[in-house]
Amino acid sequence: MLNQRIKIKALLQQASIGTHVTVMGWVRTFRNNQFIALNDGSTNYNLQVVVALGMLPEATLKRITTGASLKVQGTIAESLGKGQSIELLATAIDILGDSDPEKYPLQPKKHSLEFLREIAHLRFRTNTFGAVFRIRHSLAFAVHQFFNERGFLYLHTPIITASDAEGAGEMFRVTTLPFDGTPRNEDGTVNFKEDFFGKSTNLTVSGQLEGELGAMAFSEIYTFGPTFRAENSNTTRHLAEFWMIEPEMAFYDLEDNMNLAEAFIQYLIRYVMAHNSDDLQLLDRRLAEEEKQKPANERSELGLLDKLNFVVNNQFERITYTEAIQILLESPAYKKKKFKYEVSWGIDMQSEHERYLVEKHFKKPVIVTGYPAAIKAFYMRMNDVCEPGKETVAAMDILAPGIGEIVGGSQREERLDVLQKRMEAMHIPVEEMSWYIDTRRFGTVPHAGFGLGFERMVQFVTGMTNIRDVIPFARTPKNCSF
RNA sequence: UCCCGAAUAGCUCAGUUGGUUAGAGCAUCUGACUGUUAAUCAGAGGGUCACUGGUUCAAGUCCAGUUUCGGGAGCCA
Repeated sequence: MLNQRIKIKALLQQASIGTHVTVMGWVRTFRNNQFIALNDGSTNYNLQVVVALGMLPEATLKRITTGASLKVQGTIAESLGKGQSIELLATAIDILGDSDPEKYPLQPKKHSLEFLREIAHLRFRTNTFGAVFRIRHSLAFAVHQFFNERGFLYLHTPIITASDAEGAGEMFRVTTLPFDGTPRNEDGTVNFKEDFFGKSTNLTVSGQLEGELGAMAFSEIYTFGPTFRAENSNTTRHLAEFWMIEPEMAFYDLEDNMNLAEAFIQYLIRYVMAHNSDDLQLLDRRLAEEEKQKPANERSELGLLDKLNFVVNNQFERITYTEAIQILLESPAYKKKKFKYEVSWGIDMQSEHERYLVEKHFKKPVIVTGYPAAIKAFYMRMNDVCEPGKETVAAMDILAPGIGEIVGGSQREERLDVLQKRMEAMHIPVEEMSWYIDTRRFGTVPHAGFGLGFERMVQFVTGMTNIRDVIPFARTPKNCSF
């Protein structure tokens, strides 16, 4: 049995001087043939292992290299050095796995994030990515805890779907049909009756529609699973495979929806601040270093920890789309013609507009509601009181500094006739969607929900600027390594 | 997909108006030292200058195309 060891996090927190312990981990660096910095991933702090002179044969000493894995037994002692309060005086060291220093790519020095992306299978062993993925774990755990505390049911919506009705982007096809000799109909189109499911199928782009079905029985549900978009997006905030959280609540209106989303985001941040303060501090320092490299006018005003504290302690700004357009039209940026894209009521706001509202005008997260119906999805509830020609829907987007849209949601259209009219107008295949429309036929209720991009949330909390650095193995156009 | 930029040693980068044998720091190896904190000191090895083609007496350097990467835009979460 191997697992009699103490993890380094626990050791640093609670072990007392003189105790004999066993630790296991990976060598970060070996200084002076005497001091091993050992890390086991439980914390970003290393344990300093002291090797007494002459304790190990020369040949064994040479095998203690960066990346090698060790089992160390020893006695905890007060450290004579300055960098740590306690250290482990080794009495026995076993090398579990060698790491050829000529070939091991990680060195005890700074590496660029771009380089580490190419060795994503090893980057977990760095301080930065150790912190990022410990925080990612905490966020995922906090998601479940938040909803569980509120009586939400975790619903597993399908990954493979036959509906392409939502129009949330290009989809990945799922098929077992051969590339050569694809079965054809008489008119030359592909005969999907021969395919595995007997119809055309894809990977899901959203669990929302199925989520609504669950909410119509359990009152409050949430989904948390992988989502796939085959968009050719090459940006710092898009992935082809990402994780999304989609709560769906019966008997909620738009305001209830906003209150939940805001409480949710603040809860997640508070959880990480309470459970990962070491990791956050490391990332805070990392970001501060990075900011120093930038020209003064591009630097952000708040550090990472300041920003998180601010978001937790202040209410999000809530404005309507119409007010947002008004603010943009009255802004100095607009008057000086700084915007590349036109501003007028009815536009789908561009990144530059959203960034102005969030980063320049309000300097905090902003919830925008009441978007024009023409630019939003069919399932969003038509607002009852609208100026003619300016029909709006009960939609809400939460815009976060540096990230842009982090949440998109709405109150859903629960009125059967209104929904059907909207679907027809937007050329949604009503017959194929009869299972969805059934919820409005049998005991329909007002309900609402939203989607939160999990990676964007991890980006926001960790301050990582590229989304590829907050998911273990990123899937992006032309890249599916590991 | 569009715009801009980049690709030189394991990593980070320099390389002048095109001109002899392409450099530095770190890493690695050898030796020294031994309470170090990205240890230090001395020495050594290490290159298809992304790929393909072109211009030229001569290309890491200029031109074209391709690939990949980075930043921005669109789409969105």
